[in-house]
Amino acid sequence: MKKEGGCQAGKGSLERADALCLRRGVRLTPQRRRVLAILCASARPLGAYEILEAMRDGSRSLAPPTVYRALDFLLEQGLVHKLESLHAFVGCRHPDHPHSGQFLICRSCGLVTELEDRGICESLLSAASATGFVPERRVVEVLGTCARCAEEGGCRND
Amino acid sequence: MKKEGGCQAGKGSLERADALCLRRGVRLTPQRRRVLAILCASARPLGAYEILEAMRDGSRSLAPPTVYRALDFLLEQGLVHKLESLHAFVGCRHPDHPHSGQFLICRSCGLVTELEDRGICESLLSAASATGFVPERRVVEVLGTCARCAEEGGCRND
DNA sequence: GTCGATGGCGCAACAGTATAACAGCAACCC
DNA sequence: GGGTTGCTGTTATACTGTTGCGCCATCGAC
Repeated sequence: MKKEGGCQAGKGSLERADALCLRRGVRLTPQRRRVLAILCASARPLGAYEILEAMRDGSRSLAPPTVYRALDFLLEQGLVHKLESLHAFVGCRHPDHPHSGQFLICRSCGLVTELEDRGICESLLSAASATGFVPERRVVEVLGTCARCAEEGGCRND
Repeated sequence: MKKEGGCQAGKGSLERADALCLRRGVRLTPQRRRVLAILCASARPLGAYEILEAMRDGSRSLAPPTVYRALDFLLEQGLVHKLESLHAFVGCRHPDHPHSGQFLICRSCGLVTELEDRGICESLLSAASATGFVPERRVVEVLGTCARCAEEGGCRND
């Protein structure tokens, strides 16, 4: 459980989030910012209760609703994503434009890669609209083995 | 909570499941068959505890592990799917060939449509393999409004 | 037949995830 | 000042899923 710099989001994530919320007229309060900071600093997705634990750092006792409310806000603003298959959250890699990404989730090392593949979006939307369905939220998660782990794990070429 | 014939799976679902398990040399025990029957008879996805409730029908008292074990089996055999975004399960519409479908989930009426769109699969797989990722399980769920509800709800064309 | 191995199931307890409901408080508008 | 709104703290609880143990039926070996 290393604690070093975030892989998910760059250094300026928080500052960009500040600017973005300012522009939108919504409030990135200290609690919300804290949750975002924890997520951005993590190399892997975190569960709500892990975030809670991280927020308790010093001594303050916090309860789940605090974290969930902050997450709700951040999800609404597109600053974080929820990984349904993991019950966990990650900082968004490019929050500047609203989107619902696709996620490659390595079961071996926990690494999550966020994609924004136009082909996937289009085939998904066209398949949906072919049935008259009106999409609102898309959940696309692929569980498997990342390149590095697949390599280390023994060069599976099958 | 109507109980009439299943929309998700046709009439012969159970019989096909019997044959399939026989062929594979695995046992579709009464409990497992019961869970499958309940799912197939439901017009909408059911949570594990809803299935549990349905199984208690008469008087027998059952515990969660019973249902979860049956579901594990059915999932392994591809006879049911889990909808991660709903924490719920549906009978598979075409269990004869293994696959991981895509799901259109209506937030208004609960209807779930299972797709098997080649385009989506291919764009997903090609995007994954472009990064060297080795996919094992795919979760593709689109939440929104089904054609009927969209129509009734007031012809939203936006 | 009976012995051990296996797999399915019943049962109790518990772990993990998420929400409801209510209270306090600060900021803002009038 | 007084009402309103939005954010947070707190307690309790609901919902989802798992662990661990023990029983019993089945099946093959002997």
